[in-house]
Amino acid sequence: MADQAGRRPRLTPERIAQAAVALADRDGIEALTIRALADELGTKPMTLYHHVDGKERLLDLMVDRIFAEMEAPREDLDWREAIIARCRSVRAVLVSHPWSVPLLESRTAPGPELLRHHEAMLAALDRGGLPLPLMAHGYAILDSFVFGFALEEATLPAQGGEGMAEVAQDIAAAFDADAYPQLVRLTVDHVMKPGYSFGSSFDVGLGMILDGLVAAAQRAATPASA
Amino acid sequence: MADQAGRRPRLTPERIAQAAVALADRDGIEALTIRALADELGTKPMTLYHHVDGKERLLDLMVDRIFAEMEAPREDLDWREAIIARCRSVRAVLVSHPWSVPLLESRTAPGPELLRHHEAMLAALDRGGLPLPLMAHGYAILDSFVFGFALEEATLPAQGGEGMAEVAQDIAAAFDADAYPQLVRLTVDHVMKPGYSFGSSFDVGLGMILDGLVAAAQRAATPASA
DNA sequence: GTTGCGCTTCGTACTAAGTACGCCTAGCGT
DNA sequence: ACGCTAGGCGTACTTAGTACGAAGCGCAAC
Repeated sequence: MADQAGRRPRLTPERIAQAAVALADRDGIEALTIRALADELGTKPMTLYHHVDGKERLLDLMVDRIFAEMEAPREDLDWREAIIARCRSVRAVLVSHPWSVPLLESRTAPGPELLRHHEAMLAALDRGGLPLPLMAHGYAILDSFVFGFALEEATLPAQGGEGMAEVAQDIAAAFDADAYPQLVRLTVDHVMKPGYSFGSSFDVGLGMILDGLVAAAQRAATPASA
Repeated sequence: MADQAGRRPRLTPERIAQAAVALADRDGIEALTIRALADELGTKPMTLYHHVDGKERLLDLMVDRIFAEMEAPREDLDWREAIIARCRSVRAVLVSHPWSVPLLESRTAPGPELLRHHEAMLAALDRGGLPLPLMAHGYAILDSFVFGFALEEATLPAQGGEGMAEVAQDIAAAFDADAYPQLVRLTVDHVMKPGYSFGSSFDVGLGMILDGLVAAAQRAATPASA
């Protein structure tokens, strides 16, 4: 079949996962079909099955690839700075692959990248001097917040600015605006003002949680006093 | 066809959505097919299309049904108590319908129940005396945390106790345990101890965020001073 | 150099699931 | 009584995942 004479790009699971991520970025996750992916890679559907075990496995690989893009907390920074940088990185990655957010949950199999990530995160919390129970809490709380935030961002119809007004219009039209006074007030007097950005709440929340952890650690360190 | 003589249960979108939720609870979301749902309702696939516009719409309805189960903040409680109760309720609902968490994100169309919820939540924050910008932050941060937490809970292979040990075993076996000292320490010395529960971090995180909001409000109220 | 083995590659085709089309029936207002 | 409309459903088309087995190609031992 006059196939580019011998030079096979050698399909590998990684290469396939990479192409799948690119395809999802470009056309959306629902456009990611085995056939489309095969086309993209210049091969045929069934060929892919010799490298990945099925679509579920492929999704697992994609998820781990997403985790690989996230910058783990650096060891050369102050623990708090390291954690903030890491959380911002996580958010940025998730925002750049919005389709991945729902995926991250449905997959339970932790890949090596995820574990590496967990480890670095725990190490940073440890450097912060948090006792073990607080490390556990801190990690759970931080990640809940970070992923939850990214999730909301990915879902939001609009992030602010023009689109926002339209959405607000639609909602107000579809339902009785008078029934939702706070919602209206928030939208008109704050969200639709120039300069508003949903994303600005991210750093605020992050700061609150870190402050809370530090305070809790101090409280724990103090032997016993009201 | 000897059809129970005249007594039609009168299919409605609500009834269908309810049956769909029940089916997803029982057999998992992947078992929710139009055909299975029709069987469950004692009808045929195409009949459903006279009441819901397609599977996407059905999922929207299901999501709004989930929101309807969540207890909105009560007006007769102290604002902080009301918010805590509401957040716990949200978490409880999501945990009881774990399949719904990934769904909540992929659907962008806000249903009436969701709006009602937002409204009540904002009202509670308002009662707390938070200025508008802090209300916006507070809501974004709280919901990010609450949904993020539920999301992690829904994903977690095990919540603690027996299952945990197995999972840890698997991970340790699959990868090099020595490469993840913090992870090992956390698992062995904390997570696998009796009494550990991932869920306990929920109230802790909630408290930190609320404390942070109150502190920020106080700071905002103070004219200007370091 | 030839042959054989195994890793890829892929053509074919089956299955599951969403859903368009159009017929059929029952009830109801005129 | 009649036809109109809404709801129910049989049929069949389409998309997508994937099982099965044959065809192609490189390498190692003969």
